[in-house]
Amino acid sequence: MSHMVYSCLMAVDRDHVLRSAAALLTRRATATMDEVARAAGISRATLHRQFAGRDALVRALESLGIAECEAALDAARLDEGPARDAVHRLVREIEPAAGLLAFLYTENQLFEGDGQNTGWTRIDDRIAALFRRGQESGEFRIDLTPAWLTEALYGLLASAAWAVSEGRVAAKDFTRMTVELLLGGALRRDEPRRDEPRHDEPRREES
Amino acid sequence: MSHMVYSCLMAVDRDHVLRSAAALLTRRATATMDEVARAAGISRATLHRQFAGRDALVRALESLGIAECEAALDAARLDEGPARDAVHRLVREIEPAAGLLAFLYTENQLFEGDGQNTGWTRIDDRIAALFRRGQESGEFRIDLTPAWLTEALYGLLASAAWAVSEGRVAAKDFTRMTVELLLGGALRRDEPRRDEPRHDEPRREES
DNA sequence: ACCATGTGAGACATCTTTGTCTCATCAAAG
DNA sequence: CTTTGATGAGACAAAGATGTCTCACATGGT
Repeated sequence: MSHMVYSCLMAVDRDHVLRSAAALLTRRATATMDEVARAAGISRATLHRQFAGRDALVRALESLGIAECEAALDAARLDEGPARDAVHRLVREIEPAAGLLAFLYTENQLFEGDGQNTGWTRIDDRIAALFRRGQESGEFRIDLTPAWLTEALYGLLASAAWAVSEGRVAAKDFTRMTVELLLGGALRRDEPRRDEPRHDEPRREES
Repeated sequence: MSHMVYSCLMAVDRDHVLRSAAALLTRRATATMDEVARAAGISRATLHRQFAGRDALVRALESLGIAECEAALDAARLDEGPARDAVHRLVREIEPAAGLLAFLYTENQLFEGDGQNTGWTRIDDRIAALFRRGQESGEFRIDLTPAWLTEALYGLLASAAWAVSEGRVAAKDFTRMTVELLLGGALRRDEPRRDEPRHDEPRREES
């Protein structure tokens, strides 16, 4: 009967170790297995018992990132409502995983092998499809390709995660900053009149 | 005297080695000194004669990146004309260095030491000042902080460099894609012709 | 022809990280 | 209490990267 307890504890520990490793490797991508172990509060031996090696750890992190991305994509219901709202939901859902994404995004080593590649392309396709839907519905401009918008979303997520971790941006502004820049850009949308208290919200014409 | 020829050739070789190293390390940040040497067409011994070690090489790359950034900032004349045009000039000037920037951006190892830090903060300040100027002139929206706009510019440059190197975006579209997204965002700016009434755009009174 | 200098090739020791091992300890289930 | 199993600590060798060295070769100036 200890098997149930065993596997349960293992799963919890495994997840905790993965989270800790993600948090550490996001900051220092070259961290040692020993550092990863200490960051997770376990010994290097136990770390090795759960993940055969550094390669397996990174692969597991990649799987975790893919799973969280897909979960965020599902939770965001990209097919419902206006595309811009779907983008907003997507960024909000994916925010907790942004740090991990940023790490995996720079771990170009993964793209040499072919293993997990299909997982990412599936995610890419779903996001690109969202942008394409927005273009076809007339919400998004058509002179920026869905592939570029997808790439830009990744870049902005990574930048935002980095900026938050560095304290340059408040954590509570993560979603708003990312979505507003991705969708609206830096330019003001109304005529540069006086310094009217223009805020981020698209207001109805208040003549 | 041979001294002139000597120093001249050394400088040329040094620059060539740095460019090659930047191009390689952009793709694989963990490349070996031996790989760097082969990529530059020289032997590991010669590489080590020019750069005392990997640390010195990365430091030199950081100096090169700072120098190219500052050169781009100067060439872009950020103080002249509309801020949006200045942003366009900046991206165009900085494009050749985007790959190197992307590498240095992820080399968080550099930020642990304090050495070159002032160089980057100077660059950050100049770019942030540009965005602030655009906000004060009414061109840019004020609900996105200059610090975040600066960070987003870095992220988009890195994303664009990566997307180009992966073939997902045409190299000739680099500047346009980056600037258009950073300034204009993904949303359409004109009023909705067909389709149902828009809910997203802050439109001017559609007569 | 002679020498100087940069270069490539390779040997070598060193250091770090990794992967595997053993052993003592501790907690929980029986 | 006993037993089972996970854990931590540490030793150990293997692998890889780095830094340093020597030596042979080529080039270019004297």
